Amino acid sequence: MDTPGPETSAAAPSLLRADGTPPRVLVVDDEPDLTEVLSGVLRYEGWRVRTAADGASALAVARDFCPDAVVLDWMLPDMDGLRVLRELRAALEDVCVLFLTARDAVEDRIAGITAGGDDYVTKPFSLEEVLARLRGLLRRAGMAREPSADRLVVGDLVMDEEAHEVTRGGEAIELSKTEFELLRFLMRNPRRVLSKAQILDRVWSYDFGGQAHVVELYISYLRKKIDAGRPPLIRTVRGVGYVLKPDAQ
Amino acid sequence: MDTPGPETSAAAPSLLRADGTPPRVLVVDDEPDLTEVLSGVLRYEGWRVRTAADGASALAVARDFCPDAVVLDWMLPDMDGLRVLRELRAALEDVCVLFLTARDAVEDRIAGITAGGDDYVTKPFSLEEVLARLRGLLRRAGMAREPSADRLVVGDLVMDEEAHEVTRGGEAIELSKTEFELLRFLMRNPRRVLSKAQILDRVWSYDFGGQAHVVELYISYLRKKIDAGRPPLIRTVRGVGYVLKPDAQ
DNA sequence: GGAACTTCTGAAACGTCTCTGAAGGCCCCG
DNA sequence: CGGGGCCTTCAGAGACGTTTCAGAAGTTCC
Repeated sequence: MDTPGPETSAAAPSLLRADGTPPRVLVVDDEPDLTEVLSGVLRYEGWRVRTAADGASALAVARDFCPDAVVLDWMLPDMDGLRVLRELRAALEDVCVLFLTARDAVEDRIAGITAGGDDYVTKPFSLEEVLARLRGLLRRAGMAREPSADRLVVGDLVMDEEAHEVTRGGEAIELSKTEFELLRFLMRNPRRVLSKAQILDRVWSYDFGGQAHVVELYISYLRKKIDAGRPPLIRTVRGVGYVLKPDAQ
Repeated sequence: MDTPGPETSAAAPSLLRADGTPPRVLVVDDEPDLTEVLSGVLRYEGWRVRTAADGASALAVARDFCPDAVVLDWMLPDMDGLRVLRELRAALEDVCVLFLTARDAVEDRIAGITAGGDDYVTKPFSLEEVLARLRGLLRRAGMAREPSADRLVVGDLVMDEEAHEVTRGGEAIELSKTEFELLRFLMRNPRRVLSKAQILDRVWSYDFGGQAHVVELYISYLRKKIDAGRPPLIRTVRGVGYVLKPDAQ
C-alpha cells in the first residue's frame, strides 16, 4: 500500500463539529489491513480516528472517545452488528453508523435497521464510496459547514452528489456509476495530479486485481462525455497521472 | 446495498413548536428493536425523542419531558393502553397519541378512543405510515408551520396527503396504498437519489423480509400510471437507485 | 361465494456496464 | 530519424442490473 490519497478536505475540511473541532470517527473491523487503510485515509481527510477490532472494545472506546460516526463491520468475532448498534445507541446520543457487510449476507436484516440516518456499504467497496457515504451521513446529521457542501464545481463543470447529476455549461451529462465515482474523485482534487495507483486505490474496490489500464480506459470515457468539443478539463501528465483543472493552465 | 435515509424535513423541518424548538415525541414500546428504529428515524427527521419500555416509565418520562406527541404500544407488559392514555391525558394538557396495535386485536375499541384527535396504526406498519400519521396529528393540533405542508409538488405532479389524492397536469391518478406510499416517499425527497434499500426501509413494513425486487416492480407500476406518455419524472440511476425530478435539463 | 384488486414471487428478456486484449498514435530520447 | 515506452482508442465477451410478464396468494367488497 502507498501513501493515503489526497483529498480536498485535507486542506479545507468541509465538515466540522459545532465546536469547530474536526469530526470524530470510530472504525471497527477485525481485519487489520482494512482498519489500517480506512483510518489512514480518514485521518488524512481531517478526521479524528480511533479503531477497534471487536464489539466489546468498540463499545469501550466509543464511551471514552464519543465519536460522531462509527464505521462498523456487521460480522465481528464477539458480537453481531445488531447488538453493537443497540449498545452504541444506548451509550451515545447522536451517533451515525455506517455498516460494512458482505454482499450476499444478511442484506435483508440490515434493511430496516438503517432506517434512521444510518447507512451501509457492501464489501468489497471502494474507499471513495465509504468516504462519500460518511460525508453524507454527517451532512445530514447537521454537521455540514457549508450548505452547498454536496455541490462540486470545477470551471463550468458541476456535480450534484445527492442527485447524482453532472452538468457542463448547464448541459446535462449522463455517467455510469464508475465514471461518476472517478469524476467525483477528480473533482474533489482539482489542480492536483493524481497517479493511476492513487485513482485505482480510491475509486476501485480494494480487492480489485486489475491493471492501471482500466483507469486509462475510464479517463478516455470521461473525456468523450465531458471534454468533447470543449476546452479540455482533464489533462494527462505523462508518466505521472491525470489532473482536472480549468483551462487557465 | 447502499445509502441512508434522507428526508426533506431533516434539512427543513416542516413542523415546529410555537417557541421555535423542534417538536417532542415519546416512543413507548417493549420491543427494543422497534423503539430503536422509530426513534432513529424520528430523531433524523428533526424531532426530540425519548423512549420508554413500559407504562409506568412512560408516564414518568412524559411528566418530565412534556412531549407534544406519544407513540404508544397498545399492549404493554404492565398496563393496558387505555389506562396509560387516561393518565397521560391527566398529566399533560395537549398531547396527541398515536397507538400501535396488532391488526386483529381490539380494533373497534381503539376506534372509539381515537375519536378525539388521536390516531392509530396497525402492526406491521411502514415507517412512512407512522411518520405521515404523526405529521397529520401535529398539524391538526395546530403546530403546522406552513399551511401547505400537506401538499407535495414536483413539476406538474401534485399530491394531497390528507385527501390521498394525486394529480398530474390536473388529471387525477388512482394509486393503491403501496403505490401511494412509495410516491410520497419519492416526493418528499425530490432530486435526491434513493437506494432500493432506503426505499425498502421506509415504505415497506419493518418485518418485510423480501428483496429489492419489489421496489423495482412498484416503480414500474408507478411509471405506468404517472409517466405514461408524458415526460418522465421517475429516473433510474443504474447501480444506485431512483430519483424523482422534473425534466429540468 | 365470486369478482376485482392488491401484493408479492419467479423467471425470462433485455440492455448496459465493466473489463480484457490488441492495435495504433504520440512523445521523448538516443 | 528510428525506437521504445506510454497513452489512447476500438471492439467484443461476459457479468450484472433492470424491466417486464405471468401467475399465486391474500384482501375487500358486494
